[in-house]
Amino acid sequence: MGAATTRRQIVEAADRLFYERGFEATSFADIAAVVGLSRGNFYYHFRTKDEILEAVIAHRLSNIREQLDAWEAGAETPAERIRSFIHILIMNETKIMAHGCPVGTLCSELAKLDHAAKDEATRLFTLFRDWLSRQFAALGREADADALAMHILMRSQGVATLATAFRDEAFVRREVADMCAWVAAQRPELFASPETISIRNA
Amino acid sequence: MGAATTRRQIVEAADRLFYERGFEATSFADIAAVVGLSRGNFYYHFRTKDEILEAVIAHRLSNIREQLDAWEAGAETPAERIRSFIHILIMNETKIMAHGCPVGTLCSELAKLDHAAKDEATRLFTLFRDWLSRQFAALGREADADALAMHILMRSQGVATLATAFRDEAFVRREVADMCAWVAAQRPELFASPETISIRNA
DNA sequence: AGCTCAGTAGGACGATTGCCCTAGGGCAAT
DNA sequence: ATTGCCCTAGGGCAATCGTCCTACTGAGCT
Repeated sequence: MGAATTRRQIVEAADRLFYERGFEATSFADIAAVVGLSRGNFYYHFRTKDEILEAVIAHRLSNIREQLDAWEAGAETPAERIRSFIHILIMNETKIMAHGCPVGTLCSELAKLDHAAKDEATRLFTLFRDWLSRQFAALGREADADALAMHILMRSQGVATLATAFRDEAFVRREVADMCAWVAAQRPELFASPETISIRNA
Repeated sequence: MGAATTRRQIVEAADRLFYERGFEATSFADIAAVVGLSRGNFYYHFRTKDEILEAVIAHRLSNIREQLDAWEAGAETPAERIRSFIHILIMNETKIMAHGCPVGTLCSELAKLDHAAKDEATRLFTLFRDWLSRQFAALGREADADALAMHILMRSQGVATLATAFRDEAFVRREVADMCAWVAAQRPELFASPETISIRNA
């Protein structure tokens, strides 16, 4: 068993635990127990907890990039791609109702801890933001693409937070449908001024 | 100095620290240091950390009730009252950009910890939810008042989360303005079927 | 066969965690 | 003056935290 394999197992276990329990509430011992390693051996692969966090964030960054590429390839139109994004709320519904959004909750926790890696965690959001922005631009909304991207991102975060608190599946479905309807209504020719940010449909 | 005074000081200090640093990351010693008590004395007032958490949640519940009553008294129309709610995002902008929404982040953290008090924390949301629902009903939207309340709640949570991650004041202002415009557009006569949940304006 | 060395196990470090006990100060009633 | 009690201080409990060190194993090279 190579060191790279063990390292990957550690990162994947830490990724899951940081998501399910939170960064602060997850200890070295917890991760080591999942992987089946002694705590001592652990130190050989990661010297500090922050080092694991960095590796986890890097791991998530590459996973997200993969996901975005898959959506890019799997959908014909920009609107369909945006809908792919929206539907993670349904695809991961059970997990989200239990532990929230992996990105949003991590950013919030690191912000509270004023952790050095908090800006790195925000890059997870930025990946989605820029990708969504490109989709809206492709939709013909170059002028306010970023604002529209932030709007969709904001909605998905709000839905995730309330889904965790209320565990209300009907609410999630309803808001997802509404977001999709909103996306479908975003057509450039319907809007006069680009600075109006357009939470409308016809 | 009575015990009730000390107790209140503890709860207020814990309230602030739980918000700023998170529940898990705040220790007995942290709270005691803020209040200026010895750790031993602390035990006289609260036997366990969970007891403090319960007291903090109860404290927040009554604060929120006060706030809602103030908005109820301070605004003439339901729409104005809803706008009062929306504007906490701007009133508390600095704090939210640093530590997120006190309600949302607490619920998320307790959900991850699978803490016994997580449902109690959700009641903080329920207070806003029911109050908003009443406002929408007063606006003439009895049929879908709760869905509209959840929608506004969801948006405020999404804005808070992204505000924390990106610390982008312009984004907050823009989304607040958009939420207010959305509220202004919610008039019953414009909508045919109550089951359509109406994220539209004319 | 002997050596190197990546990878592992296990223990131990000082600090801190939540939690608990006990001794005593200060004030009010007697 | 003495008693009784609310409140406090300080220490200390076992457990766990992140971190670190050393001894050992086993495969590969010489």
